[in-house]
Amino acid sequence: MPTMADIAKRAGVALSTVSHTLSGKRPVSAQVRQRVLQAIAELEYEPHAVARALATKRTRTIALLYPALSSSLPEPHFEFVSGVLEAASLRKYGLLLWTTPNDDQEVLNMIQQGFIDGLVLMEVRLDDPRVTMLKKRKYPFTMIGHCQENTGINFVDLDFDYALHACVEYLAGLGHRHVAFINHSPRLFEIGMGYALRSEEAFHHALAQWGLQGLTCPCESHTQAGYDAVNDLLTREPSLTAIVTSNAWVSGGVIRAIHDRGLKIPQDISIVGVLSPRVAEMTVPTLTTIDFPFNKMGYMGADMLIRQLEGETVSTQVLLKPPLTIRQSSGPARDAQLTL
Amino acid sequence: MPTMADIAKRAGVALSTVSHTLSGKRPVSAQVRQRVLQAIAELEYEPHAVARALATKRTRTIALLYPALSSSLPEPHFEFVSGVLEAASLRKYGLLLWTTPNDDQEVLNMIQQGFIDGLVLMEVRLDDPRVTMLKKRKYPFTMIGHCQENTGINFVDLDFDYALHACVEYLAGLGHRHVAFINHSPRLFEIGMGYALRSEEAFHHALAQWGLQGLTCPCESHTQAGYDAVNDLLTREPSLTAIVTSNAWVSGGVIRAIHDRGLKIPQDISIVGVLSPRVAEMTVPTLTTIDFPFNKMGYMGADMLIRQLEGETVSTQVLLKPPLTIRQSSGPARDAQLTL
DNA sequence: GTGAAAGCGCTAACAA
DNA sequence: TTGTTAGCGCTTTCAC
Repeated sequence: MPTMADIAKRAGVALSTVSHTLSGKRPVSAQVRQRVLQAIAELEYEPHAVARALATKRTRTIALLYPALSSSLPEPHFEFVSGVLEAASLRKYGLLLWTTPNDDQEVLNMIQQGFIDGLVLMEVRLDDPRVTMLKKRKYPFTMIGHCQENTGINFVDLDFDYALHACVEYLAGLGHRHVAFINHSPRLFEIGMGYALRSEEAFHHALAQWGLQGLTCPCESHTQAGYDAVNDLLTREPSLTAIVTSNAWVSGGVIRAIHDRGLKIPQDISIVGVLSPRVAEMTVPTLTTIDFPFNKMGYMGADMLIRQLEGETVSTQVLLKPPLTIRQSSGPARDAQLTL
Repeated sequence: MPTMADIAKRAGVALSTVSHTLSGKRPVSAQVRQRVLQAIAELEYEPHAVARALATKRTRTIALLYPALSSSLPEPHFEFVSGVLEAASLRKYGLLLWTTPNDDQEVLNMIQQGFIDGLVLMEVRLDDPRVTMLKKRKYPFTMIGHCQENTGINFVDLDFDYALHACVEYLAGLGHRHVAFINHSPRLFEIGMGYALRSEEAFHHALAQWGLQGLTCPCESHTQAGYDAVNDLLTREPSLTAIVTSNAWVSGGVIRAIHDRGLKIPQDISIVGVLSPRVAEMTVPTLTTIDFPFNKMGYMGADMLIRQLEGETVSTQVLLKPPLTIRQSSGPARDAQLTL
């Protein structure tokens, strides 16, 4: 692999001249530029990014701190990644994917010292140790999600309060009186995962506001758990006519359980989700959802970070309120006539 | 941020001693080691990975060359990524996600010169320009998928020949005589994407071998396209009793189309897929599939690469033959009695 | 067992 | 407009 010195020698110029024709940070005569460019072409020279990074202290690489791939937590939402990747690529940044193996953040975080310019966090807890540490070290980062305390931190999140209210309002409008919410796994509550807790609270608020009866249950992230949850809910509350969920992995099980009990969707039970449209379109029937803008959130998270790194001192805290898309899984409550 | 020099000064030793107590590449007396370690702790020193990389020519980072996120190609399989990430993390490698924007591989590939030790390719074409280039430059890489010509390249792939044969054999055994195959988007055929072409060919082979009637159609990767494909197929061949697909994004549409025509799954039409079990479990009914081992393939691809980088001169070309898992979407052909 | 010093390939003063 | 040179923070010879 040729180095800059090789180019300089071949073009008969100083090393710094090569550097400057490449960076354009100082004028170079057409003649010299020509010779340098030719030497570069002939030797198929490519600048060594690591050496450049050492000299400039910038790598043009950001990392997405991807949650542990352990079995104790549900597989997080991959759809964020494509958004992050898109934003990074567009601005010519590299994207490093990281995992936090054992909650031993300190270690892993700094193990790549100098390799990345900033960090995008996802699966953020209300009180997130990573955030505490990053703030302390003044390390540049943004979040997909948000904490309890967010002063000075740029983030993008779904407005779960809005989302659950929208779902409940919609169902109330259809005459539903008894609605259930299938939330995420208990483990997520234990560790204070923002979206799980906020959804739960918002659902209860919304119920109260619309004067509905409701019940909730946590649920592991796989179809069988969704299946079991439905059976559990219908046993606890036989007059249930609607189910809300924000857990993508369980939706298949929910539909199947309803079928297996001889009930029809949406005639007997309506389903409304806070889910990716992609998942919503995959099931039969398709699901009415607040369209979870994974890709957009990933994109914004990364874009905000890069702006931050490039010196734009933007301060942005975004709560997205995507629309409710009505599909096949929802309709008037079966007992709507009676209760009106 | 403290550097090694700071540690050396504080511990009252030479810089090289600090380096060696860290790397263990030369004996250090207990006393000195103690002092160094203490200084490191006190200053919260973390080695600077970029500097180390420049000195050692190794970054302990690999990249996954993720296909373009353009709209002209279907969104590739994210599930590979988690497998790759798992393998990398386990061996303490970083994972960089890359995109190839405009087929202008040369550019992007070398733009990060020195930042990564090796590459994992996915969405491999039978005659892939990236492979040509990497071979020429003797750049370390492995593939998830494989080309026409693979001498000297380590790869892992699904055995599509086996997979399609297994599907057809299974259906033949259930008395199906007329079976269709919904493949990937036409664009993938145009560019010679391995799995699309191999599946197509294998399906035809299998039909011939079992003496079945069949037809195939390419299909864009979204549910509506799947819906349309089914209607198209059933118009072309009304006596169809089974559909095979390897396109995860269309499965929802396939099921819905069958429903909407007043047909029952599996009584009237059986569906068999070459899909991720995760997708197969999500639909109602659940789908009988050759369980596509995305995660495993990602893991193996990365693991092979890392072994290669660490000097193990393994030569591995793996074709996986995962089992057929029978779920709810398949059963005896409706006209089985007649044809037997 | 430890220290001194020469790189790794680049950027960016500082000179000319 | 161009050349010279001192770092960036580490690893690794080569001496002692």
